[in-house]
Amino acid sequence: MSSTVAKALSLLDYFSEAEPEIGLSELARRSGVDKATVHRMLVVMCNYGLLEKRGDARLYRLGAGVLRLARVRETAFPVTSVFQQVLEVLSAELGETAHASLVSGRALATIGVSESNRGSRVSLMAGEILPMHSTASGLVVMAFSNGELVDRVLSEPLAAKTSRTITDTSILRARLQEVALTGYAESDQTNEDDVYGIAMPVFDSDGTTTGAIAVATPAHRMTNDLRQQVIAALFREAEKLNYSLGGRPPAAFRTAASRYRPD
Amino acid sequence: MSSTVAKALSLLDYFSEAEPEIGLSELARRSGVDKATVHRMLVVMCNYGLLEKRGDARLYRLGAGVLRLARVRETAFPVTSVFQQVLEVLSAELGETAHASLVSGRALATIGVSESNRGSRVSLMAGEILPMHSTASGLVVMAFSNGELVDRVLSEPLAAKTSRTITDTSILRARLQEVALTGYAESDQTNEDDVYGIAMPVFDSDGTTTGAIAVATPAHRMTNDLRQQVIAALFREAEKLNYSLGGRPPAAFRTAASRYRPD
DNA sequence: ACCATCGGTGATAATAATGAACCAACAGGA
DNA sequence: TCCTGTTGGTTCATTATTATCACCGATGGT
Repeated sequence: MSSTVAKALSLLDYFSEAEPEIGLSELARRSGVDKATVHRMLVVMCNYGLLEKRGDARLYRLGAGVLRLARVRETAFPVTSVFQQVLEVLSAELGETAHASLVSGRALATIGVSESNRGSRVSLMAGEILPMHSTASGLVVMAFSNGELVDRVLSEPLAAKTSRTITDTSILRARLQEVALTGYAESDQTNEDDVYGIAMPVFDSDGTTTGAIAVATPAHRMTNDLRQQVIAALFREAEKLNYSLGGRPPAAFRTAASRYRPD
Repeated sequence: MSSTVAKALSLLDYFSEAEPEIGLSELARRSGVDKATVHRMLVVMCNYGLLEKRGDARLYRLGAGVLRLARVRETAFPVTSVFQQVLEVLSAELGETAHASLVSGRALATIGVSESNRGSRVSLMAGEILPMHSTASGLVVMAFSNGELVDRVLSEPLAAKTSRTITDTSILRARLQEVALTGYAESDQTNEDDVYGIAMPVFDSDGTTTGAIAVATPAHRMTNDLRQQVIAALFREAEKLNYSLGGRPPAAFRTAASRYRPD
């Protein structure tokens, strides 16, 4: 945790769509690391293209290296385009915002968003980091992961993102049991006020949970009819995703899916 | 150079389209770093999502974090899609492979490729790292950069990629002078045998050189007619790129361009 | 002119990285 | 079966790297 590379890499997470350029002092203040230390790390990361400083201003931003790395990964294991298609189908059919995230360390990395075209809709930023414990996607990913990931997540204090966030580990473990039985997870304003999310897991070829697709609606709009509609659509699209990505859902999920919609 | 974060980040560059998954020992062998050290760094980078190990095998690969970071950068500063359009215009018009690279540390990161549809063509891998001293793109980027970048590149020994690669720093500095006058750079098999490249710089809003677009042909096919055709197309597309990306070419490049095609 | 803050630097004290040896597991071959 | 050479991963004493504080010049607002 206190390794230097960890500190250096954690700096990357402060760059977001909302704040794509940050200065040295600001970065030092947020990370709680000394200015001189941050500076040394920034220089190194600039040398490797992960960051770059705009010649003009003295601000740092994500560099061309991340574009290159993403391209390498995407050409070797193409996923984002496949996810994006599914998301657009979901948002078009349901009229609500759909998004996809992949397991990235001990959190989720949002790699795709398709917003609904309604005036009132859930809007989330591309590239956002989602916590595991307070989102439907996180719950469903943990529920179908080996205990190792769950332990890692629960070993740290769970931030109360809203007044409804589950911060008690034993209660959360019970929730995970339920989720594992149903095959999907729901989040009623546990990550953000007025946002209701429903998520379904996506798997790798060896049964590992790689991420999740989810539909998010304004909380007041989530009726039971819409719930059923969303869940059915998610089951259908998750199966398509697993098929086209070569994912093999584990037995636990298959039985949950068959329980929901018996053939 | 011997900082730990530098060593950790350098591990990322061993992952390529051709070899997207690498094991611990292999990575240690190539980087020349001790196995234990590499392992610690890999674990940290997995925790931050830059890497991930496939649950099945015990191989490491680029993680979902790089997809997220690329998305953050791309939504804040969209460039790849703009470049890609230009590349497709170039390859369609000229019938040869076009590619774009951005300055990434002390090298170039290829962020876009559009191959020609001819049977014989130059084929390069997306996400490839191009050296500064042996490619046309590198030459033109250095020629229009402040001396700082050039010094950094020339401070290290210049690898002889082919028998024609310029490895002498003073000769190369002279070449940069020439390139700065013409506004474009040519590379006759200095990076790869049988590949002839012509490159043109792309600039930032403050006149900094951000990267280059280039056309690569089999060396034997490069006639003087084709040369002129390529250069004219590159001048035109580079101007379009600078316009749509808000780039402001420095005076040196503007005079070079006007010298080539006086109004 | 002033004060605050910016990005950046350097020397010393303290921490974290290093690397050889070691382990268990697996694969292939004799 | 036994041997051998891999693999991924771990341990721990030594040591070299890193963090820290104070400082600097520049910038910008009052």
